[in-house]
Order: sequence, then structure tokens, then C-alpha cells
Amino acid sequence: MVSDEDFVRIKEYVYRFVDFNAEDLAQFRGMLTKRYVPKGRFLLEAGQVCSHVAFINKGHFRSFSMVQDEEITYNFFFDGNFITDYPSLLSRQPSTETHQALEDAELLLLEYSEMQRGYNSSHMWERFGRLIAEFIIIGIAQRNRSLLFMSPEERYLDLMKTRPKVIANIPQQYIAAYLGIQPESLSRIRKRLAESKKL
Amino acid sequence: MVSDEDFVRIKEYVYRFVDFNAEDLAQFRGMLTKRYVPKGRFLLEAGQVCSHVAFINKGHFRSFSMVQDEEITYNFFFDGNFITDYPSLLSRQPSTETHQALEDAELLLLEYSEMQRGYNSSHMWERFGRLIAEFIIIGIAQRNRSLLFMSPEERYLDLMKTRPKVIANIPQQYIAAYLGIQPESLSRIRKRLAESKKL
DNA sequence: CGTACCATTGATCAGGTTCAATGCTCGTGG
DNA sequence: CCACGAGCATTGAACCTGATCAATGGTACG
Repeated sequence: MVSDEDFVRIKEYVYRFVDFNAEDLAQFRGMLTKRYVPKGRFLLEAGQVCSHVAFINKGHFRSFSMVQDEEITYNFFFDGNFITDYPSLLSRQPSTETHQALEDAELLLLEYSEMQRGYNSSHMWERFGRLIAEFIIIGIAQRNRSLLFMSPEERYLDLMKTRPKVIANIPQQYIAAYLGIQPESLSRIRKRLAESKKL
Repeated sequence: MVSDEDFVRIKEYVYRFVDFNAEDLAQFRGMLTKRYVPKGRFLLEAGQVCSHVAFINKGHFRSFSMVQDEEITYNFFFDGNFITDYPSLLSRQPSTETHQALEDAELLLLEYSEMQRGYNSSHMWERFGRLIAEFIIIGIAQRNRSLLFMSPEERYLDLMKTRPKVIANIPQQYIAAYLGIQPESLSRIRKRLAESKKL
């Protein structure tokens, strides 16, 4: 059983979506296990089937895939949010991405089998699952649109506005990959922006 | 009440996800209304809140957004599948996209309010909602990866492999926008591919 | 202090964009 | 039935942005 202190943030998160009763909440808490991942180490590795959802209590992560022998950073995850590979989790296929801690991290793990148990045991659980999935759709769809409709420079400006934490905490090479460009290009975009600001 | 003939495909679709009992199924059927959309006309227009999910019995659609005074085609939808703007439907915000029939189309509409009624009335409904949302996540995530990791040419080849219906049925200008490029560029990519095939 | 890693800058290259012109096809009206 | 026009696909030429390769600069850590 995770400590009160460790449970407080995830509990708050859950209540943003659904009104668990005492029983559901206790069951939920009982399913969680605490996990530490030191800086640079992996929570999930490409090739494994992702069989968990993890809530980040401390630290932040990046996900990346190997594409033609190159690491390409795909996304970032911060404390107070869940991290998982949804496609792998749901389809039970090996993941194509690796989740790496960018700082020493503390997580609460929820196993896939336990989630299924929850879904079978109560309507409210099922609703939680639905609302989370819907929440994720909105986020991914947003990303999709930005890749399709915006230039790299616009994406960078948008990132500054909507996820300043990324700019502040993540090395530039990773941000570049996230934006779909090379580090050199990001460097030049930043230079351009700095110059046009001066005028 | 929609006819047996109109109901058969959607029923099959639903059973791919969930085991509705007779009561759930009857309730589901009772919530559907039939709708015709002639070629070129809109099922949903940008600016409206999307308040329905529609199952396509006949015809196909494209979704597009206006970006800087330009229509940009975002996706295609074929018969035997649902069409909706998930982000608008879920967040109750005005849609940024328009859904246009590319052929005379027949649909079954399910209203948002009815869906909510379903979710409240049974666990199985809620599960259906969750599974559909999860299914959609896998699809969007795929698109996301292709935009981030692949070149336009690779995306086109991938599209031919995974969605040949699109290549066969959709005007090239729309396909180009879907791939994130200009029609001229798609034309040249096709030429390149045809030439390299000849050798 | 030195090394390793990351960000920056420069030079060149390649592919997609833009603008303009031509070709092609299909549907409509004379 | 043919002729015309509209809309889409193709092609050409010039351009522009991001990619690539190579070199330099900066900084943190052993």
C-alpha cells in the first residue's frame, strides 16, 4: 500500500475525472506500487510490451524511438501526469518506444492486468478508463494538427506558449526532435526569433 | 427506428468491441437516426460544436480545416466506419473542421446527449465508449508517428499500403494535403516512383 | 586542467514551395 | 453530337527552408 504522501497527487488527478466511492478508491490505491527510476535509466524499453500505466510523482521523462539508427524523441512527460505507451498497452504489441528518466524519478505503477480487473469490477472504473482515453485523444489530435498545419518555427512558438516546462527543462536536441527538425535548425530558429525580438 | 438493413453493419461494428445484451442493443438502435448528405454538402461545419457521432453506411467523407484562408484536408472517412470530431464532441468546443461528403452518403446519427444517457444507463455502454476511444488513440498515434518520422514520399508509400481505398477514391489534391504537402509535390513524388519502378 | 557533450555557426545540398503555363477529362449547353 | 469551359493533374523554372557535414565555442564534471 502506497503512503498517504505518495497517494495525494494521483488521487487529486483521478478526482478530476471521476467520483470514485471509498471502495473504488481503496481498490485503486491497493493496485499501485511505487517505483524509482534513476536519471538516464529506462522505465520502458522498445521491444517490450508495455504492461503498465505510471503516474509520475517526481522527475520527468522523454520517450524516443529508434528510426534508421537514430534516436528520435517523441514526447515529454512531467510530474503530476501519467506516462505509458497507449498503443502497446492496448494492442499488447511490443512497444516501439523507450521511456527514459531525465532526472531521478518516483512513480506509481498500475499494471495492465489490475486495470482490467478494475474495469470488470465497477462501472465507475470503466468510466475512468473512458474519460482518460478521451482526454488523451484530445491531446494527441492537437499534436497531429500542429505537425500538419504549422511550420517548425510556429511549432516552437506554440510549444513555448503551451508547454513552457518543456523549454525550461529539456535539452535542445530533444526539443528539436520533438518538433520534427534537426538541432541545428532549432538553433537557427531561436537565433531568428531573438533577432526579430530585438528590432 | 432504423431498418434492419440499415442496422446490420453498425451492429456488426459494435460487436467487434463489446457484447451488448438484447436490451442494450435495442436501446442503441433506438437512439440512431438516419441521415442523407448529398455529394459536396457538409455533415459538420467548422464553428459548430460537434454533437454527434455518425456511422457511414454509404459514401465517403473528407474533413478539412481552414488554415490561413486555405482548405487543408485533414482526414478521410469511408463506409463502415464512424465519423466525428472527437475533440469538439468531448470538449464541447466549436469544431475547427468541416466534414464534407465526397459522394452521396447515408449515415446513422447518434447524438451526444443520447450517448451520455447510454453511458449512465449501463456498464457495457461505458465499456463500448472506452474501447472506441482507445481504438481511436491507436489510429491517431500512428498518424502522428508518420508525420514525425517519415518523409512525404515514405508517407505516400505507407498510405498506399495501409489505406489503398484513399488512393483509389480520393482526388490527389486532397491526398497531398493529407500528407502535408502541395499537389505539385505529390505529382512529382508519383513521377519519381513510377520511374524508379520502370528500371 | 582536460575532456566530453551540447549548442552554435558556416557552407553546401536537396527537396518541397511557389508561380505560371500546359494538358487532360468530364459534364453541360448549343 | 460536338464544342466549350471548368477543374484537376502535370510540368517547368526560380526560390527558400531545412538537412547535412564540418568546424568552433561553451560549460559542466571528473
